[in-house]
Amino acid sequence: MTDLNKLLNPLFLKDIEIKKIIELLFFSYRDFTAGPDAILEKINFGRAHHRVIYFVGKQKNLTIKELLLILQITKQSLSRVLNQLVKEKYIVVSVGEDKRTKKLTLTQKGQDLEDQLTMIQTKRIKKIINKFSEKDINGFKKILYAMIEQKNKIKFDEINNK
Amino acid sequence: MTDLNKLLNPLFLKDIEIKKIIELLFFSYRDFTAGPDAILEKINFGRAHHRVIYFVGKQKNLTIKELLLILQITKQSLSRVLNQLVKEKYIVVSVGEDKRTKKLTLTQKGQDLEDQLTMIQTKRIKKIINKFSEKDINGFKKILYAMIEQKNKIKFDEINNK
DNA sequence: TATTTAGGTCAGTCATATTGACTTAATTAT
DNA sequence: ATAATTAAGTCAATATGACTGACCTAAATA
Repeated sequence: MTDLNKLLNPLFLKDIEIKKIIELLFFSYRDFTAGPDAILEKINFGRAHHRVIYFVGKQKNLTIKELLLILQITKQSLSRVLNQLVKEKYIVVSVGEDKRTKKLTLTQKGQDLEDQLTMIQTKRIKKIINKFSEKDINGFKKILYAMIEQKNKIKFDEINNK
Repeated sequence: MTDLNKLLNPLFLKDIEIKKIIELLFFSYRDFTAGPDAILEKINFGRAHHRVIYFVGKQKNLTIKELLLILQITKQSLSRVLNQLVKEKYIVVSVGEDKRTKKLTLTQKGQDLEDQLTMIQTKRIKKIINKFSEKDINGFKKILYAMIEQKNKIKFDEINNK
């Protein structure tokens, strides 16, 4: 296919538009995650710690299994991160009603860090989103949701009590 | 602040909505990047290789420096990935007009892989996006673009000839 | 009682990224 | 013409986040 034909072909133009979306996702997600990194670095934590703190903060009495299902990592991967968070008193572990399970809860220290980290992203998103109409925001959210795999949509709905 | 007060406070409700957006970004981006991984794994490449192939494919005669500016990684990090891609003949390197610089180009093998990887994401996004109205898609793209840091917006515009 | 489930652990490996120090060759500025 | 800057590369050490595989314990369930 020649360059001219490419430009005249409506399907090709669509591909260019899709490629732009791929890049938009790449650049925007990178900048979205960049925020909390500075704070995390100071206390020798990484993004994995942030994610654990985030979901433990979100769901009271989250079990290890539930957390693994959300994060979709192995328990060996979670182990190191979680142990650090427990050792440094950001998270406390208690035994569940089913005594095989463990319940994870943020300490005040953990909650403070969670607030601090999430606030950076919240502030940033708020600032951006307030510039747009309800319709734009709706399109944004609807399409993001549609981009989630079915099984993970269920997970998302679950943790948002839908 | 009590739970009841939280629910009655319009600012708090907004924070819940923002948190949902944070999660939407997390889940959707994860599923968005998951696609090409299976193919990459078979040939012992990772996401970093995909990114290099993507941007080298996008911009003819890209230099090392330009690539580093887009990817925002160190040259030591790029080095390993790029050397593998050159050694396995996905990318060819030639000397630029400024003889200090090097120009990167995809070989046919590289182009084939790029097509294959990008097609997975393109197909997926197309399938999703076709279900939505122009207005929704517009909101989606506008807000994603707004989420990019100013300096990276310039980068995005540059590689999209704006 | 046997099986499954939740959680943990030890060991080894890989991919991606970092910082720091240093080199070479080419271009540009003084 | 010399000095400074730039583009690219390299060596070494380190961190982080992830993986597989094998194995264990204790509790709940079939």
